[in-house]
Amino acid sequence: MKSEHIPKATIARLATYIQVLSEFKREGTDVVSSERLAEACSVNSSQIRKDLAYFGEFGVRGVGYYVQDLITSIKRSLGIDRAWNCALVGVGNLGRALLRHREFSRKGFIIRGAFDCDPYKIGEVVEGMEIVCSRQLPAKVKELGLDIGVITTPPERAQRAANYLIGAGIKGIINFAPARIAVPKHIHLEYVDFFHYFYAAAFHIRFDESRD
Amino acid sequence: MKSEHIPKATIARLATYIQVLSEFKREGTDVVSSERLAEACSVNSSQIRKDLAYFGEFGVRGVGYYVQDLITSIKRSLGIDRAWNCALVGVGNLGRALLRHREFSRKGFIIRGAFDCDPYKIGEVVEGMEIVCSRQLPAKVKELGLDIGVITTPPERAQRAANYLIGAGIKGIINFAPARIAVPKHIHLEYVDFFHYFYAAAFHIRFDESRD
DNA sequence: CGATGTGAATGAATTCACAGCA
DNA sequence: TGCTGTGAATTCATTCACATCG
Repeated sequence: MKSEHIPKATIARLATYIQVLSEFKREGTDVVSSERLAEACSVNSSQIRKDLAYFGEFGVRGVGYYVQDLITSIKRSLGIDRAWNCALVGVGNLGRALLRHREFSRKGFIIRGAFDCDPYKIGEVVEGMEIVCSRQLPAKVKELGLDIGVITTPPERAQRAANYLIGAGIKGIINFAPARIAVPKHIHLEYVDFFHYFYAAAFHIRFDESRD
Repeated sequence: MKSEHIPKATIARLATYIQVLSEFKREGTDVVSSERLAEACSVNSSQIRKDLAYFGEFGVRGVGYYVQDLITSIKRSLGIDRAWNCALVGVGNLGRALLRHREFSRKGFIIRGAFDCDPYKIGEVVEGMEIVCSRQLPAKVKELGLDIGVITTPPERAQRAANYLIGAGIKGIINFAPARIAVPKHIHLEYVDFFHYFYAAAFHIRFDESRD
């Protein structure tokens, strides 16, 4: 199959598959069928087979998938069989929490630079990293080979942070600030807003209640 | 129109609409067309009209939408025209960051209880809130009228946290822990994993690079 | 007139059902 | 035999196009 266009939802599910497969691996399970994996991920089994088919043939007919091999294959498919160097812009509450979050480097996203334009913060050391003025982004992106910019500024400064990152030659931006930003279309942009999940929960809970 | 079933994607977009409309409001814009709103949200204008039509008729033909009225209508549609009381379970790095995050109460999600089963943490005060043993959840859920449970434990303790919350009579769960959990189907469950966004960025960046 | 609200048309994603292979 | 891989069928979401109404 090996298609050109891959649904956005497929990418999201592949991340879940890795999570669940890692769990299987820890439990000592070597082989898993799409049926069993599907159940653990709460999806349809042919959904899994189709998602994987976009990238290649990873299973063995009549047997299933070898857990470790499948993890490796999915990681390669997603492009996380390597490290990605990240710049974090905006060292407030959320920024600090991300800097402290051990999971980032464990998953291959290494935060190599922390930037802020607040003179009171510049020079401060967080998690062994010195906070640097955002104006130094162009130099640092080149020096450290930074790939992805992570915006954790207040909303009103998100666009400026994006501009710095884009000017510095970053390839992708993950925006945690609650603001829409404009970027040229060769820059990949992702919005992260976990309030979406709270809204969805609130909506469904109230909806369920109103049906009684 | 006022339909029964509402697409998941619609809920997610409504959250974006609120964000952008609030921005318009701050700028002093009173009336907005679906065309203009669509541009700011990077979606199609009929998408917006259809999303809104699921909940009612909020616009004025030939004019557009009154910004403040539309914010109010969407909030009511989503069920966030009221406060939601939340219990946070697992006071680690991420849990603390959420407790400190001012935006929660501002958006109507009030964290009223912080729970952990680590005896070293119990009794500690974070952001004016005393950390309480998770075993006290049933009492506290009733006492404080808690609606939504927020799980920020390590993955291996997520299911136990969920069990406590479910037993205590919570209505919905938002799981930040990188683990799948099982809940009865009357409990609304949302998974939050911001690594999904990093994976998606990595995938697309590498994909774009390989096309040159 | 001008922008909404909405059926109808299109497009995308998911699921079914089974051929094909270890 | 049993489970993968995949075209076909179905379901779901988005966009179009225009009737409708302030």
